[in-house]
Amino acid sequence: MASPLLANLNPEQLAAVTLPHESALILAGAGSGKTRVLTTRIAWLLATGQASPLSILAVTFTNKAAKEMMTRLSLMTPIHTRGMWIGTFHGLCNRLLRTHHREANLPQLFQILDTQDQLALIKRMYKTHNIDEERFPPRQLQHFIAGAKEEGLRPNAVEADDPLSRRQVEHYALYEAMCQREGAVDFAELLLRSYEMLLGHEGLREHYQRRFSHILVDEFQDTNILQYKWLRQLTGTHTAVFAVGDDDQSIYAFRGANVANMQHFERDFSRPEVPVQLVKLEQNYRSHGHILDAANALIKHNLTRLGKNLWTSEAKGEPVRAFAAPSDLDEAAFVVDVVKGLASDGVTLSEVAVLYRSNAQSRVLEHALFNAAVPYRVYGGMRFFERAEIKHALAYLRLLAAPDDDGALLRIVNFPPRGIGARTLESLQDMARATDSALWPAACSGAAGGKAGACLAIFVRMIEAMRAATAGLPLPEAVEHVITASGLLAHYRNEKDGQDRVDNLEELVNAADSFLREADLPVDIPVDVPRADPALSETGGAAPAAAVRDPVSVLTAFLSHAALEAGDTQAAEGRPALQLMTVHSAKGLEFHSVFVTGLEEGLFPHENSLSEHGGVEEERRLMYVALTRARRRLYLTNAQSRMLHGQVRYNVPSRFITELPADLVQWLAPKRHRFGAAIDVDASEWGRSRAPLAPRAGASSPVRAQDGPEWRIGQSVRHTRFGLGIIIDAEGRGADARVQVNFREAGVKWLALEYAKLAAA
DNA sequence: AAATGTGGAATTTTT
DNA sequence: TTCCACATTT
Repeated sequence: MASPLLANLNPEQLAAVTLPHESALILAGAGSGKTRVLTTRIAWLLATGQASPLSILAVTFTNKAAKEMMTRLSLMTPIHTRGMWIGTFHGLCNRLLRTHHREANLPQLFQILDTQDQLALIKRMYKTHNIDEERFPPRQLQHFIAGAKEEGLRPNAVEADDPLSRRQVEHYALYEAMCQREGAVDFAELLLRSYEMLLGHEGLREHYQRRFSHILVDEFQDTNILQYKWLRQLTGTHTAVFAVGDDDQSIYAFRGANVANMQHFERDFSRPEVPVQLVKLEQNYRSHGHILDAANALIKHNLTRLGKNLWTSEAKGEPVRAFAAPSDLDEAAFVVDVVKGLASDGVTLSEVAVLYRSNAQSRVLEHALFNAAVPYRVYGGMRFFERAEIKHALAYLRLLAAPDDDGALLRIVNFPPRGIGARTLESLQDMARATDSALWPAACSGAAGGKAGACLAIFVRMIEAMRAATAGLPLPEAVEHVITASGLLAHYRNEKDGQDRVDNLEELVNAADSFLREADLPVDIPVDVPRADPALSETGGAAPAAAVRDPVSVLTAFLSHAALEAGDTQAAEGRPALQLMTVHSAKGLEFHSVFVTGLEEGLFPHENSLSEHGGVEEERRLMYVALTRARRRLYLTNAQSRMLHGQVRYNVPSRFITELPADLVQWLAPKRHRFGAAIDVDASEWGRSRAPLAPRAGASSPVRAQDGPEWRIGQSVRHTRFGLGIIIDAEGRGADARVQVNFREAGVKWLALEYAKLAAA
């Protein structure tokens, strides 16, 4: 059909979009129009009448990706995107479990534990069971549980050969029991529960298999074993799974992502006579040629690949530029200078990104940018719904919605402080244990005497007053009431640095308001229930509206929303700002210019990765992701010395620089004048140079000539003829002692300490 | 119950 | 170095 939908697609994209009703694996390279193909595929299925909105399920990893898909889709098709299941794995599982909570053996108003809540629950469990936090660090158990669940394993299925694992499995079982008792579901449990529910309920499974004739998966290389099994459960005999991914961008193995899913896909999703189709998208629409050449050359060093080579019809463009800074401070100064140059060339700051391997590296960069008055934005850190004050407010709301929520009660029973100390809590917990009840009923019983009992009674009265006052109130007003009546607002107003927290609490009211307005897409509200099973009779059109009107459902939906979508790190500010982030968080983004900093052995590739299975290859993929973020300009920097954990470390340049073809890389030499003094510096002032020599790793012990002063690698020195430089290597002792100095002007030289007149600089 | 001190760890992250 | 969690003090 002559649809504008398909206009401007290249042959491979077109092939992918218009594939017949069969499962397919789309190998989509960086910048190859992956999201476009995914959304166009859906629009095409709808436009050609091959699918109705109800028969489409599209799943992503992040809310951002789901939203983008939704937005782009509604621009492409006149058909209402409502009724389509587009969301994150967790969001869709939440929807399934709310709808079929009985089959899943969950209360309808089950609460979702985020990572913090989960850890708190584990600690609480340790207390009640007298488990030693020293011997079994709570975080370790958390990791253990998440790992097991991500492989689809319940405690009885986990293999435990050593005593430690056996204990962990026991703790895992205790944890499960506690979650079940409290109606709490952690992130991995959302997946596992809905997987098991589909597995155990044939009618339900068949219903959804019949319903979803098309399942589309984004970032398939990031799926874990459980997500893969989940997809298989939903795949019936006439379900076509359209999986889009790039094995070269698989950088999340550490959180369970299993690239092997891509290899197994063909085997597991082929049907007799209906093999899985494979389409490669290799044309890149993002980067200039040199950048792409560098990325291709780098990733060729990986041996375990499905095989793919990006190409572009764009010009070769500028060379990749590299700069070896003497120190992390100099590296930051370089970035500042070049960024200023780019800005004066008219590049918007928000189109420039500075990437690093680990968050700790942002500090030095931020410092330099701050002093140079370059506006910047750092990604990562605390998200809105993770902040303590927000969690406190939500805990009050949780307690209103579910009085038996011990976690919520413990969080706020004495916050703001109201005289309920550890002793009071101890007796409260004893009372609860004695009557086998939750903490709230125990507190209500008034059994505690004395001052403790009085304080508890005041707390109980306050919560009950709150519950009465908020009953029937619209969500935003209920939130407003709670933050005031709880004393949270007053508490933070009295705190000297509390203004931000007050602002956040007020923002929570807005968040509730926009949630109400935007949640017309009934994400958490039961909409469709299979007709097949009489126990799950179709609720019809009236039920969702009723569900929406039920304040407890709305509140639960809001709380789920808070857990599943933690919100932004910080509000986007008005003026354009330089983007600072880890390479991981840059995945999926693109910029005019990109700096990849800290390219040093030990940092990138990270030293911890060297001992991990396939660790270096994953680091290399990470570098590949970093390189392919750049459209026009790419700068690679390393520092010969760097302050790390309070100690100066001397690192050799990353192998990832060396692995790039030398003719693609232009090395820049330090500028010929003082750092930071120039105002309007042009990037071109950084001259060419040959590849710098690197200091030998680990050779940092001091050297000295006979009776002379002591010198160290990394030290700045001045020579009467050669000027300023940095000691990058040393050998010999006494009369034979020599140091290698990288001079700013004169290049790298070996000097005998006996004769050279070196002075500290 | 708040305030101050101390020890230990310090990739990467979404849900 | 710096941040955090936890312990001790006041």
